[in-house]
Amino acid sequence: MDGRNGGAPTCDYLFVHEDAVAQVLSALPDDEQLYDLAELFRMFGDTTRIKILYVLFEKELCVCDIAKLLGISQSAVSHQLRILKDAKLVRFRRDGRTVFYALDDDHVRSVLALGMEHILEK
Amino acid sequence: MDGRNGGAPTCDYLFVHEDAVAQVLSALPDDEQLYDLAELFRMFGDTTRIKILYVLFEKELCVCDIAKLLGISQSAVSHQLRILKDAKLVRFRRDGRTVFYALDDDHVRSVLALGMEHILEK
DNA sequence: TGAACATATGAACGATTGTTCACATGTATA
DNA sequence: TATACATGTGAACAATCGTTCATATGTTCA
Repeated sequence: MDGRNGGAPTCDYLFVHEDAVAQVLSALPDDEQLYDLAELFRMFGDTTRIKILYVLFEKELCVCDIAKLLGISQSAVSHQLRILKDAKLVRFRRDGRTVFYALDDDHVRSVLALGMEHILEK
Repeated sequence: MDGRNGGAPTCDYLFVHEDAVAQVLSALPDDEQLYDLAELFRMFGDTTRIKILYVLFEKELCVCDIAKLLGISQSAVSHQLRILKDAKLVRFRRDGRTVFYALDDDHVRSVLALGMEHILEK
């Protein structure tokens, strides 16, 4: 995935007009943004993480509660929370030995809702 | 990822109240929906597929044009288009030996836009 | 300080994924 | 029908991912 043509033959024409090509390419965000965008969606692309985000939909929960509610090991939950935290999708606060996690902003809720809307209509 | 606790020790309490647990669990979609939701987002979680969806944002394009515009091999594009087609995110029409692909509905555009909005604000 | 508890993390392993390569399929035209 | 061209696809391979296991970190309380 280095943006290079792998040597396979490609057709020797373009169907789209030259100005259409220019339009498409100018509207295309740069590679870094596209990478970040893919990375964002990759966060939602795992069942365990989706479940974690969903149980945090209403209120903050500690690691242990999440693990028990979902029937997943504490370690697995902790690993995934770290990934979600690095992606700034969840935030946490410490209270004694307990760490509470919550959704970082309403965008997360919007994305989940929009995705759910889509699969319910298909 | 079988929903079973891997045997790791979990805490022997719940911070949330019993009714809160019930509320969280009742609001949680069933496993099949959550799997479908994760699968949907997984489609957006790859740079190549994101790029393909983006160049289809404005107009339909043939496989060859997509490959040339993105500098990706025709085979790779074809493989990814099949995945996107199976996920009902793109549709196609045949015109002679050429096959034109287009976004299947406006949900795709909405999801892309919402995701982009999120990363631009972070 | 030491024991108990909640959480974090590194290493390892199996599973999944995306690409390439080679070739098959299907359509148009001479 | 033969050839050229656009697209589709199976196998193989490297890379990435998510879990488990064992253990480390950090906090509370006696």
